[in-house]
Amino acid sequence: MSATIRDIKEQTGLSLATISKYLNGGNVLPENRQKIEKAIKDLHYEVNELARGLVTNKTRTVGILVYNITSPFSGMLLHHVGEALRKEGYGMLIVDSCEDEELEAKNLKYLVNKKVDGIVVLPVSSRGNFLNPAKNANVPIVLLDRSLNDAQYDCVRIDNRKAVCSALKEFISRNHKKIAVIASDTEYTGRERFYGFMDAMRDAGLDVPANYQMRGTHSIASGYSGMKKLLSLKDRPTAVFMSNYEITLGAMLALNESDYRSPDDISLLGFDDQLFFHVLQPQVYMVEQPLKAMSDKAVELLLRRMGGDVDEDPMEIALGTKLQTGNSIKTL
Amino acid sequence: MSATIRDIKEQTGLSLATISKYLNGGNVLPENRQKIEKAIKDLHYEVNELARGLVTNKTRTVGILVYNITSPFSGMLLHHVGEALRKEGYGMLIVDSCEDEELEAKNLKYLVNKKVDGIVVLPVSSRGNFLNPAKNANVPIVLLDRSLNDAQYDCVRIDNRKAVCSALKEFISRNHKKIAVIASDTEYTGRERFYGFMDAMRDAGLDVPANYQMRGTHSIASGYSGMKKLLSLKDRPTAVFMSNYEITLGAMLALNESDYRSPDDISLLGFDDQLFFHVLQPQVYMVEQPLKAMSDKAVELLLRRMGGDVDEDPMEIALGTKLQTGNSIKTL
DNA sequence: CTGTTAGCGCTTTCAC
DNA sequence: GTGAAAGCGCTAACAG
Repeated sequence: MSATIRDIKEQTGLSLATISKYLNGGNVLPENRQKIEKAIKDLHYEVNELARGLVTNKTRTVGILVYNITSPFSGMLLHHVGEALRKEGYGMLIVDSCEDEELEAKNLKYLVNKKVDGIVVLPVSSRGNFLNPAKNANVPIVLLDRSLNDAQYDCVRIDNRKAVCSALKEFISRNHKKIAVIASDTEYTGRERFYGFMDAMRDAGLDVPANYQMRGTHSIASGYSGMKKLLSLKDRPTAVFMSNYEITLGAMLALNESDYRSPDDISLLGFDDQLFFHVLQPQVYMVEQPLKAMSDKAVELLLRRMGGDVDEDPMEIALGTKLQTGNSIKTL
Repeated sequence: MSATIRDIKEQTGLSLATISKYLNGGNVLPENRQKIEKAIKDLHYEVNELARGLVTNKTRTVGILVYNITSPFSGMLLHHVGEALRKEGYGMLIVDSCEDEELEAKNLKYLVNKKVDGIVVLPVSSRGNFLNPAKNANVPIVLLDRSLNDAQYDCVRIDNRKAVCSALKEFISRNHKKIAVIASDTEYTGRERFYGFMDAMRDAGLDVPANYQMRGTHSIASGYSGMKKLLSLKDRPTAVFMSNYEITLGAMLALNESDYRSPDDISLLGFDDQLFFHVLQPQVYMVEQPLKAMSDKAVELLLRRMGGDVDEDPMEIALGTKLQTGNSIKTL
């Protein structure tokens, strides 16, 4: 159906090698160059990347395994990763794990079988065994945003514990003692932020009763039900820390449906600033991640591995965060 | 590096043909089947989809060309499209046009060169010439969400004009006369919704002064500056229609920064309900699109074309919308 | 600079 | 049910 390099050979009378050389930026006599370019136009020729990849064993494509493509947070990361890759001449093949570990494992194999040159993983799973097919095939991997319990790959993320710890100072310095947390228990960042929260509270000499510890999934539903439960306690907390975008959103939803208002009735601290939170009243204090820096760094690391720098040990890079101030915290 | 079918041949003593047959689900003696399966395990064999695609001329992969991967609206569509494709055994290769027509054209070629079996397009451009490389290569295309001025491809979207028209009744029936619009002028849905707005106003006998017509890009910035300008008019509108997610978000941002409040000072009607808008006070009336139905239909159409149903003329399918009611509209 | 040749890993006739 | 052989479209020596 489509034209091949052979059709160009017919029309120009040149050899396959010459045409291939032209396609790959080699030097060709001006006269022949013209002939080839004309033929390409005439025949609507486009390179068959399958054939090219088969022989070169390179596809100039990086696979992206993302836990959930509907998350605005991951959408921003994908965008920045895509830009960084494009600058280096790489395309990206995105596959959506739909928060499902089985699908994630299947998708990883798919990427390997498609012969991507490297893979950026925003994992669903907490353990790395699902990545073995890539490892066996020597496809470099970099983890982004979330690390693994048995990490043996490069990873770029924020310093979650430190971020939470310094953000909580906003509560503590304003004399809050009864501070609750809503966090995900099913993935890396949720757990890290929860541990960071508990550590900070212990350091401050504050107790966190079990019913102030809301642990669920990385979802709007979890934030919603978590906040609902907290608001229904006889001994309500005066402040709540919400550990990611979806949870913050769900918690705000629940608060909004209640008769309580922030900061009068309850003080709030959220995670993953997205422009839209600025629309809310009150403006919620938010931990903001350096999305572009994370993406750039991840791509840089991956390309280095793809370039053959394979001896160096896996490194874990933890970037710092900023705190967006607001008016969602009352001084007690 | 990776094992090939040849390595399996070595280990099992069988021929390439038999192994290939096994891989493709053909009948093989139980004894041989066992040998092959053992070898696959031992060698960590994974099919090379490049080689397979080269000979079969099929990749079981559908390309997705999306105008902006950071848009939560498109994220939802991608998710549903992905699920529908997966059910049919197809993977998807997503590429991000970053709202850039040039990049879009480049990405389309990339998909064609990668030999995807079909393409779902959420276009940036308004004209279809950038799709010619796919057409020349006989790669079926279906447009989703946005149509093209010179549409010659199947398209699944909502009935934008009708949606706007019926939503505006909420304003009109409450006696609003001074109604403004903020819409994108750079892509299909923005224009359609704008035209729908103007038609509905004309039908209602209402005038729309030029300074009530805010037309910009599909962006938060446009919504923001549009609303800012409207609020600064001496003769302020009593109601504003916001034509998509990003614009609604930006407009709410501007309103929030002002001293005006909805619905007391201004009534609002938005587009593209995303859960988060429920967090807002007031709850904005929202036109809601049937994202899953749109995605399913688009995939169905595409697969039919991929199956060879190529004679039928391109069809334009316009689905209906729902209106999420709220409390952002005051009766005058 | 150009042409010839071999072969990437797989599927697919066609005999057997 | 299995095997031998050809070939998908391209690149990469190597020779000229």
